[in-house]
Parts: sequence; structure tokens; C-alpha cells
Amino acid sequence: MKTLSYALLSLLARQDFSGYEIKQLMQAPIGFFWRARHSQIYPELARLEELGYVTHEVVEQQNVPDKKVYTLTAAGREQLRQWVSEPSEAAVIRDEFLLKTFSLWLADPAAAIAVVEDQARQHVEQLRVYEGIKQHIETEGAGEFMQPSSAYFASYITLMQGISYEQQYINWCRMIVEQLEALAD
Amino acid sequence: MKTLSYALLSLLARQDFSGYEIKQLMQAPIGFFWRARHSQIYPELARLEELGYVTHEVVEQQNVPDKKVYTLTAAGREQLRQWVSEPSEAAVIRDEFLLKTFSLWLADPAAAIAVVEDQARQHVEQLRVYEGIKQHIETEGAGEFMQPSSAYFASYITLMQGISYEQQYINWCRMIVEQLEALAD
DNA sequence: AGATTCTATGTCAATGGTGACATAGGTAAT
DNA sequence: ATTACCTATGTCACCATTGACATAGAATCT
Repeated sequence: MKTLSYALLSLLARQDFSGYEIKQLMQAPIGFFWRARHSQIYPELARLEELGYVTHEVVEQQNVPDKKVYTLTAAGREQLRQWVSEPSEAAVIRDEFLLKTFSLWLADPAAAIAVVEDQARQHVEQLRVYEGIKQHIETEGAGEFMQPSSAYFASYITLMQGISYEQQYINWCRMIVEQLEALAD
Repeated sequence: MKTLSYALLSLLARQDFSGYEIKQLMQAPIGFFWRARHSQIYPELARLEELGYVTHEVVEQQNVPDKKVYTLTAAGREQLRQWVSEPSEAAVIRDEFLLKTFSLWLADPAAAIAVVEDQARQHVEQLRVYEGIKQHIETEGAGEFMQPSSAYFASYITLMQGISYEQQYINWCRMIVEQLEALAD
């Protein structure tokens, strides 16, 4: 089973969703650490149904087209639980900007400062998004997000990594800008 | 031009290398933020040569097979310089372990602690590797790694991000373990 | 009236990346 | 002797992922 399958099961473990709804979630909460397009999601949901990990029923809607709402089966839940309990290889970083900093000595200092500041700006934006979601979890999942068996707890710690990562990235960018400004004189 | 091309040019901007040598570098220094197998590297070097960004000459060796040593051309260097000077989209995180923490509420606390500790261990190992390289740069590139136009400077700041990232990841793992241990009682 | 956007589901060609297969001479260990 | 590994370069089938194409009804804007 590939990782995408587990990304889908992870969402369905919390709530029933249609493919379209999952597509939208894969751009925001889960999409922060695993992305997928609808062209991957729809066939994968069909495959998970063949394997017996999910079922679906068609739900009619007013004014918008019908949707297929998927539900996790007991087998799917067990599959997910086992996967979560197994250790993972540490992820390989794949960051085009870090590749650029490796060749930053070739750029003239003004251009170098500009690209680093641009990158910092993007990570500041992302941090703001995460902090908005954090507020949301702390409010909606109050009294639950501290219990390890609660989905809010899992959302919370995952989000904390996102926040911590962005803060670290921003600090690093600022350090580079400072050094470039100081040393360019 | 794809990112892999620039990864190869980034290395050749510093020194001439054969495909085999690049293959080994793509598992260590550059490989920390952009990896590639030799099955990608060899055809890509050929393609870069067709485009006029690199040239090669065959170097005979004693006891081991001949090698093709690639050299960056002026056009290749200019292409790289331009790419470095352009802003990049912030990288999308793609971390299987973060996907697991999102479903960590399904695992029993003992299994949860085990997988987080395993992940921390891997990042501690990676941090040690980075710190060894840091020592190396500070020694070999002393008096150079503080100048923005030096390749040592670029290596240094890129490495600092690696170190900072690993420290942050380890701290986060430890925070989760603490919470799991405290709340499991 | 026409254009655009949103919901909703799907397919498919092309690209990027992995893992296996292939070759070949030298070294080192059992 | 045989196995295994290292240098060195290459190809190829497969899998994952992307981007474009496709359809279709309703709402909204110009």
C-alpha cells in the first residue's frame, strides 16, 4: 500500500467524505505534508473500495451534483492503525530553495537578499495559516486536544510541527539576510 | 529546465566531476535536500551536454575504469546564476511520518511512543552527520565561509538550515513523547 | 445572452523518479 | 576458486504524479 492510500484513510478515519471534499482537504490540512490532485484521489478511492477498506453511497444534493460519500470499514481502520504503529524512514528533504542557497555565492548580493526575503515572506504567510488553524483546534477541540486518543490531539501535534518548522525556516532566512547585508559592505 | 539539471550544475560550478562522483555526492552533501539515482544522473548529464551547458573529457585511470569528467561551460554557469537569482515557490512538505502523527490517536500509547522515539533517533543521527560536515567546512573554508561570494559560504548557510531543521524536528519529537508519557497515566 | 465560477467525477498522455538489469575489470576476503 | 564488492556507465520497465481534457447542471456576474 502506498502512502497516498493512508492519507485518504487518515481523513476517512475522522469523518465520511466525498472525493471532492477530500480533494479540498488535500490542499489545506493534510495537504500541508502530503498533497494530491483529484486525478489521483478518485482512482485511489475506487481502488480502496475494491480492497474493502472503504465503501461508498451516493448522496443526492439540491442545486449541486450528486456526490459519492466514502466511509471507512473496520478493515480499513485496522489497516491504518497498523501502518501508524510501524516506524517510518525519516523523510528526505526536497527543497528547491535550499538547492538555490547552495549556489547563492554565484548571485550578486542584492539578488541574493531579494530571493531570501521572498522565501521568508512565503513562510510567514504559511505560519499565519497554521496559527489560524491552531486557534480553531484550541477552541473547537478544547478539553479534547490533550488526550492522545482524540483526533484533536493528533491534529494539534501535527500542526505544532508545521508551526515550529515555519518559525525555524523564517529565522534561518532572516539570519542569511543579516549576514548578506553585513558582509556586502 | 528541471530542478535536477540545476542540482548537477550546482556541483559542477564548484568543481569538475564524473557522473559516478556526482552520484555519490547526491547521497551526501546535496543529497540532503535533493536526491537522484545514477539512472537519472547519466542521461541528464548527456542532455546538459547537448544543450551546451557542460562538456566532458574521458580520463583514464589505473586499476579502475575510465571516467567521463564533466566541466561547466560559461553558458551553463550563466544559466545557473540566473536560476539562483529568481524567487522559488516554498517547498511542499512531503513527510510520511507527519501523516502518521495525524493518525496517531488510533495507535495505543506504547506503540505511539515507540514510533516517535524511532523517528527522533533517525534525526539525531542525521544531525550528527551535519555537525561533522560543519566542522569540516569551518576548518577547510576558514576565513572564506563568511564571504558571500565564496562557495564555502553557500555550503555553510545551507548546512545551517539542515542543522536547524534537525534540531527543531528532534525537539518536536521529544515534546510528543513527553506528552504521551504524561497523559498515558 | 454570454462568460465565468463552483460542485462533482472521471480519464489520459506526459513527465519525473525508482529499481532492476546489464557489462566489465579490479580488489579483497573466505 | 568462488563470492562479494567497488569503480564506472548505461538502459529500461514500472510506478507516482501532474496537467490537460471532458462532461454537466446551477449560480452569478457583465
